[in-house]
Amino acid sequence: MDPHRLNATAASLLGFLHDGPMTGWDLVVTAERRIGDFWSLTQSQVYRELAAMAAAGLVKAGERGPRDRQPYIITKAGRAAFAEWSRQEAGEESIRFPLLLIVMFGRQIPSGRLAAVVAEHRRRHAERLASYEQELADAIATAEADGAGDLDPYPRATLDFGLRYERAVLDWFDALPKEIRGA
Amino acid sequence: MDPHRLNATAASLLGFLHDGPMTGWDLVVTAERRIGDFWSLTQSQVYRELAAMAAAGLVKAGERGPRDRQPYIITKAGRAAFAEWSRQEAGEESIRFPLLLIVMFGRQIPSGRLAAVVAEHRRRHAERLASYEQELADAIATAEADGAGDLDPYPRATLDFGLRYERAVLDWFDALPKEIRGA
DNA sequence: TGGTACATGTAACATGTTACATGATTAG
DNA sequence: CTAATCATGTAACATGTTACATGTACCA
Repeated sequence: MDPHRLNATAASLLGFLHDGPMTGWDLVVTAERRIGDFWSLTQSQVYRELAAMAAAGLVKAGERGPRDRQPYIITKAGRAAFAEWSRQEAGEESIRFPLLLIVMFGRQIPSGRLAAVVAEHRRRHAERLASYEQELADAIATAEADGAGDLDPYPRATLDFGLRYERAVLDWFDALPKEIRGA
Repeated sequence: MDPHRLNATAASLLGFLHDGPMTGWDLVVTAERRIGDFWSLTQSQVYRELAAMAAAGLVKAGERGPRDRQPYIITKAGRAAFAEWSRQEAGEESIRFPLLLIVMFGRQIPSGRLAAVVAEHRRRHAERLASYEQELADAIATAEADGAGDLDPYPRATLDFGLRYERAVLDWFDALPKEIRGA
């Protein structure tokens, strides 16, 4: 209908719906699990986008199930819109990293405070790296148990990004000068 | 006045205003140069935040200069608000990386298309890494010419982050399997 | 039978984006 | 003189966040 370009959030929902009908709730949970590390979205947005996409004919509501579950099914127009989105040049990533602001304005910040914030963030990143490593180990174990040869390369690639990113961030923390990390 | 927590964008403007009065225009240009790589903001936002902060007493308007330049001066309340912001736990970074969405939904995307998008993004990141390396070289050259010993550690640290990030991203591109990078 | 997870949605607001309107000053 | 850059701002809209309201089904 409208040649209205999809936003990445809506496109992701359509991406998931390629694998079969899902409810808003399913989509929230799935998105959090599968793309949450590099594309955040909230429950509110999911319902809003679904309503908008239903109005635009990109998805259609299926029959209500138990607990008033409302499944949505991707339509032909929805597949076309997704294909069109993937054809458009994907935009640059945007990183919004409040810690780097704190570091940049470090001269304005009491040095103990700066060091504490940095240490706290380093801890969180170490934790995140560990959880990615666990995730990879689990995926490998599952694939072996299933007798499947290799991991699905697509999620594997995004996980690999996360691993490399977190390792780079930790290396950065460890190379910070003492003005920033503390004595 | 209001114990209204500053957002990171407003806080950044106050951060810059610590070094002296600046106009909206100055702030747009300065922010783009100094924090643009990890915190984007637009000209519209800058004027909006300045107006809001002026109303809240965090900055005050100075006398208009040539070309109707309107400088803003940080107030005592503004410094307090900035300090308060830096005291609050800084939030997690958010990365929103459309390319990773494309990769995640790779199975839904024609493989030539996927490979082309990936190649284009790799090119951009290589370019960005080169520009960071140039920036570092320039900063070192300038510091030497000025007879200054070391670089300012704060912007140096943020630049270092950029360098490490871009190197990690390039390594990731180069490690992608052929399903994604193309044959 | 009571708490937890499931499930849908709305409302209000904050933030970010894009496009436009207007004009002054400067450099070539 | 004229094009580019400087400079301020508004309007409209898109997207993202937070809080709330309502109720269902499962399981211990």
